[in-house]
Amino acid sequence: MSTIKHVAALAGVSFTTVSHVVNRTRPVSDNARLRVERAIAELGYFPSAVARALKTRQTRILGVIVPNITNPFFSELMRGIEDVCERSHYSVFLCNGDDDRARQGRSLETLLERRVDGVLLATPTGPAAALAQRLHGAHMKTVVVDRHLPGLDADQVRIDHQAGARLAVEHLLALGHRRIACLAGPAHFAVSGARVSGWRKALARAGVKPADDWLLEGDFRAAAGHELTRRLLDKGEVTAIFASNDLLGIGALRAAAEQGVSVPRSLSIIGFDGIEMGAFTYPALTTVGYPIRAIGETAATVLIDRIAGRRTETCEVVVAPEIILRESTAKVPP
Amino acid sequence: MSTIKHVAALAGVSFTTVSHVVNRTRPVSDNARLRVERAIAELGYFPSAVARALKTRQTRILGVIVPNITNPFFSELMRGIEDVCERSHYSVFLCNGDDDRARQGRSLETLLERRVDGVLLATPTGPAAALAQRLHGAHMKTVVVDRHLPGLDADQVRIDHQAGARLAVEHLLALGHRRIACLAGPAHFAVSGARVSGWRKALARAGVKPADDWLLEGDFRAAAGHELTRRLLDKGEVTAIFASNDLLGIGALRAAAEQGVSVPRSLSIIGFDGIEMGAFTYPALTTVGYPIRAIGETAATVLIDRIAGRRTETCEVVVAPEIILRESTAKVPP
DNA sequence: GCCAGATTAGCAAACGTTTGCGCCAAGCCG
DNA sequence: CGGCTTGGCGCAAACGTTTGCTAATCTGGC
Repeated sequence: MSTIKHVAALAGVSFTTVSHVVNRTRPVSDNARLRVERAIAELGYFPSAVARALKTRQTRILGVIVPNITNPFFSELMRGIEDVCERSHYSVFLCNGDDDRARQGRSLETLLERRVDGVLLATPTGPAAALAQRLHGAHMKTVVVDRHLPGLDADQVRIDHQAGARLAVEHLLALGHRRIACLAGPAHFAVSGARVSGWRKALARAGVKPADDWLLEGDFRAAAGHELTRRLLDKGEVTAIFASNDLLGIGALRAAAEQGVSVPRSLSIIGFDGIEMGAFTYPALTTVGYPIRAIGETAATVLIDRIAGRRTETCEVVVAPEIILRESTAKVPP
Repeated sequence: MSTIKHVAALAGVSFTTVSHVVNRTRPVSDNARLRVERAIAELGYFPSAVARALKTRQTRILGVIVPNITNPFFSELMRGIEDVCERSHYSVFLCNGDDDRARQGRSLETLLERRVDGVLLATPTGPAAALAQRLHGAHMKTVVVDRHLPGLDADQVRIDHQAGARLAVEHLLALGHRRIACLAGPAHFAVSGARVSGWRKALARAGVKPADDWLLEGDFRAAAGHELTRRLLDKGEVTAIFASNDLLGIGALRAAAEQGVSVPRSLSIIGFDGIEMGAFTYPALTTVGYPIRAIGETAATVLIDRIAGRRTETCEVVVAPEIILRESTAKVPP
């Protein structure tokens, strides 16, 4: 692998000059520039980002910690992040934290060792607050994504889960439903709680008191939606289901179909997230959606701006979700 | 951010000694070790991976180029890759190549500049061969994932797309189907071709000559499966569909449902990939599946072994897919 | 009490860049 | 013609590590 010195030797100039033509950082005579450029081409020289990083004390790398890239939410988020990084000449380290305290800790240490310029923390589960504190302690620029960490002095970008859930339930209420179940995510996810409490609030405001067994908890996967809905339909009390993410909703759709319950005629189902797949189930899943990729883009932009010092006070972006009307909800059966 | 010298000063030893206790690379007296460890803890010192990389000439970073992390195939693959990297103390740069020649080229240059130790090239589209050549030219350790690049002197890990497609079509043939359509992926994807040719071969072997309009081309997304199947059903010639990925299959399922065509009673549909969602459509999608995450793990392992010099001759791993029997296929209607 | 060998640890030169400082030649003005 | 500016470029010191070489001290055997 050739270095700046090889280029300098071949071009017959000092390596200072090579550096300056590479970075356009001070004027160089046409003659010298030309010789340098020729030498670079001939040797296939690429400046070493690691040496550069050592000298300039910035790596132009962002670290991203997500629980699991396999989850469409996070891969979409990641896509948004990577897009703006690519445009801004940043690279990204991907770390799957896996809802595992130890693994998240290791990821964080790796990112610290590697001297990334900033971290996007998108882990909605338990230890997030502790991670954020450690990052803060290490003076690492951080933006917290899709998680509300109140006491923390860091930029945050997230959606308003509670408002979204309220929106969903209000949609069902407007259709005349009263007995509305809620399929919740794992209790240790912060967003689960917010969505459940949106459901609760909307019901309360409408004067509906939910029975205890209208609230069922699973993980955020289709299998859970399927299993929970099966149990729910056996009792046959409710006329509508608020699934607190689309995968749960799709599982619910399947359970209803299996049991011959017609959606939306005798059961309405609404999801949350707005993943693409929801448009291709039959019936297509009505849901509460928000622009995940755009959130990733915003988060990355905020972080990069902060790194560049273009941003002084901490910011808090909250994006509002909206109803995506499809086929799985209808007026309550008479 | 504190450096090895700060630690040395605080511990009252030379920074050589600090380096040796950090790396356990030569014996250090208990006394000195203790003082160093205390100093490290007190300062919150993390050795700089960038300085280390500069000195040792290896970064312990792998670059991964995929077209689009949003595609469940690639996020699953990425997950496998990241898992083994984490275990082996490697970090990964994620690059979305986006089926865009220019962007892939930029990604590659970035990876070269950053002096990654190796590259996993998982871009199934056109310029892959050119990229692979450039990597080879730069003496970069490379493994090509899910793509057959014949003339190339690089490790390759992939599935046997053609055999999988044959398997799918043979399954349909065994159920008595003869008029079997194929929903193909984009022509410029190498894997599309392989799958189509598996379909063709299986039919030929059974003595079936496909009509021209049994082969429909789209992209690999649900919307295409939906649209293509709608057109297909309007003509009403075929009794079965081989969808060359699961998203196409799910789109097909939806189109059939919309038009009141009962699956599998009057139409059989089989997919390809084995994504989880296929189990939750109604009917659930029979498909040809393979262990994507394991492929990612294998590819990363091969690359890391090669970097470590534990591997001399180039290897070619081909994994065989198998039928995942669900509900969307049945005997041909009489 | 002395020397050989072992143990412990420091010095300094890399690694490949960026960048402040300063030198030289040429051009300009009076 | 001399002094001053200015354009063009090189020198060398960092940046934070790893590591070969070497020096100092200790231990034990005679």
